[in-house]
Amino acid sequence: MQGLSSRAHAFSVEALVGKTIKRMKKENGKDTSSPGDTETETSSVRQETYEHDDPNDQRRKAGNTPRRLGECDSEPGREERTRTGDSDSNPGREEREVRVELQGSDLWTRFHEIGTEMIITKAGRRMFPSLRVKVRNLDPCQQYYIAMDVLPVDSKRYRYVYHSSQWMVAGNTDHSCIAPRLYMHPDSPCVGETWMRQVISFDRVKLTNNEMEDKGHIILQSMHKYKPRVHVIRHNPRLDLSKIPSLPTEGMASFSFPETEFTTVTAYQNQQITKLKIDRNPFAKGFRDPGRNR
Amino acid sequence: MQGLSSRAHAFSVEALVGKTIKRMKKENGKDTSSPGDTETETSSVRQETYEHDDPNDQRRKAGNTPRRLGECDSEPGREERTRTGDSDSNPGREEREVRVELQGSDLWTRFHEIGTEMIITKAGRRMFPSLRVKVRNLDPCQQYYIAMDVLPVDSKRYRYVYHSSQWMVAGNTDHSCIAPRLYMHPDSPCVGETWMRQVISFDRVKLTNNEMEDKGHIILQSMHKYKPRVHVIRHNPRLDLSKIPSLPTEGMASFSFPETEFTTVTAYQNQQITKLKIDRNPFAKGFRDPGRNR
DNA sequence: CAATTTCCACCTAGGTGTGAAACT
DNA sequence: AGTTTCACACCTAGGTGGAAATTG
Repeated sequence: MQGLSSRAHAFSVEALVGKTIKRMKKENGKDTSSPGDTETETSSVRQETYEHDDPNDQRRKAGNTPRRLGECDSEPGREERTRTGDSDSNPGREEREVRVELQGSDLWTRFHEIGTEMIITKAGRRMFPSLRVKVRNLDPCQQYYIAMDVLPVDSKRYRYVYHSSQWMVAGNTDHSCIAPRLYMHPDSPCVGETWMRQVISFDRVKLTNNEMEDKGHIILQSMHKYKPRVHVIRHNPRLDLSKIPSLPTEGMASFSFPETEFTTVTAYQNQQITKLKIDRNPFAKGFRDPGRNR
Repeated sequence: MQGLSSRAHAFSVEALVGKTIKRMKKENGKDTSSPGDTETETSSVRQETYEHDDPNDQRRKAGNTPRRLGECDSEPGREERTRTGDSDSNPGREEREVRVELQGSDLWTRFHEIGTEMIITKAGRRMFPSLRVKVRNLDPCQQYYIAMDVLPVDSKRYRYVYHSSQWMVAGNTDHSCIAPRLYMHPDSPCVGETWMRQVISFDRVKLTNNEMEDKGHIILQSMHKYKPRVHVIRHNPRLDLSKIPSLPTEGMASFSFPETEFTTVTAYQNQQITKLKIDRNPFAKGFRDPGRNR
């Protein structure tokens, strides 16, 4: 059996389709699992649809939104949703809305009850907990980008008062003109079927206070309140994303979860937060006190 | 400055185009750098074009190929190339051929001169050196998949004879019907501009002797000779790769490099190989003898 | 006997909070 | 005084070849 030419090689076409590529990515980069954070409770979804979300008509939408971004929704397990117009949908059609469920919402809620703090550093610091979601009702064959960003909750600077264990407003802040950075999930773009089959984890995203950061980390100001947001963006092959001046106004849906709100710090303020982080983040195991429980 | 709605968020569209996505991937997964292997010497390219490479006409192509896969080309720095027909190219057109350069060819050559061995294990073992290439002459705006696989060089089983420090043929092998697995580069698909700007590294690929392996590792037989191969596959949006029975016969080019040939082992046979691996692979630093030089 | 498997010490690589020092 | 930075010990996660045990 000599002279095996390249033609003798029967390609595995499966290896070319999305699911296998992404399976390999998962294997390579562990993109879909968050270590030590295996809780499975989810937030349910509430839908608010806007048939056409004109970027120039900001007030209309804000006025229509019962839960405007920037207001804290204290009802845990509920998702805030913003959906842009879908060009090929119409009122008579039975197309189901894209749904996004927060994974590990119970852990998020435990932090939220205390007052979640996230450390930001010059080099960039991961979030803990990390943002992990499941997506439903995508078109299995359609390609999507999935991304996240972090929005300011208000324009206040905060200060932690130790003796009362409370965060107090310490002044106003101009958020200046720093456009929030978008963190594209590394599996993007990918077909809906693949996105829906896995937990989509943003555990690699890093937060920084360095405005000159150039590695794609999310830039935030310390001592401010923020809330992460997830975007599901339908890929339009006719539309080259690199050639348009702003994000598409069609085929895009955005989601956020009240219990994921946090305050940025450069050092933890509330010791209960420190304890919970040490308890739950496997990388902080070295600080766990064996003589402590729960 | 209250009531910052989601519309106040000016998206960074750059974050949606390929270059930024892949930059993030690089940052996250370190896909494009191989630790401790920073040599920059490259192999040059020789082109052999086939206007239509019919998968059923195996002999024609083999007959036309001066350097058929399976024959060892002892000229270092030369690349073997197989290019399938390109539907929208014609003889009068000035379209330049895709070129692929091997990175770190000097290190590969040092191993090759001794007789490269690669360990394979049940769980999967990385290659060292890893396959790293640069690609030229892609269409900057066109999307491509880039993948690798590993082809048997012949159908012989080999045995290492210690007293003569040589590999000897020990028998024939039926390579049976195990279709070679394709390892898709985790950045795929991606536009040509991005592929060309970076070193494309396959350092995450793993070799295994476990035929039941299910995590996408490349399955090989021990004590056999193989040569890795790189594929550049032009993405055709009209053609859904998941819906066709075999790889496209158009818009695909394959490349291999003689100095990357290796013999699979479950334990190193030639001690010179062991020494060179320990010397050059940072993960084997623990075995370096400080009292040794060169 | 040759080949393979398994466990291991020793690395790389990088994610934690700490506590002292520096900054403002 | 409040906030930020830095080096550090201590982790997770996983890639090395060695050596002994196991396989056929």
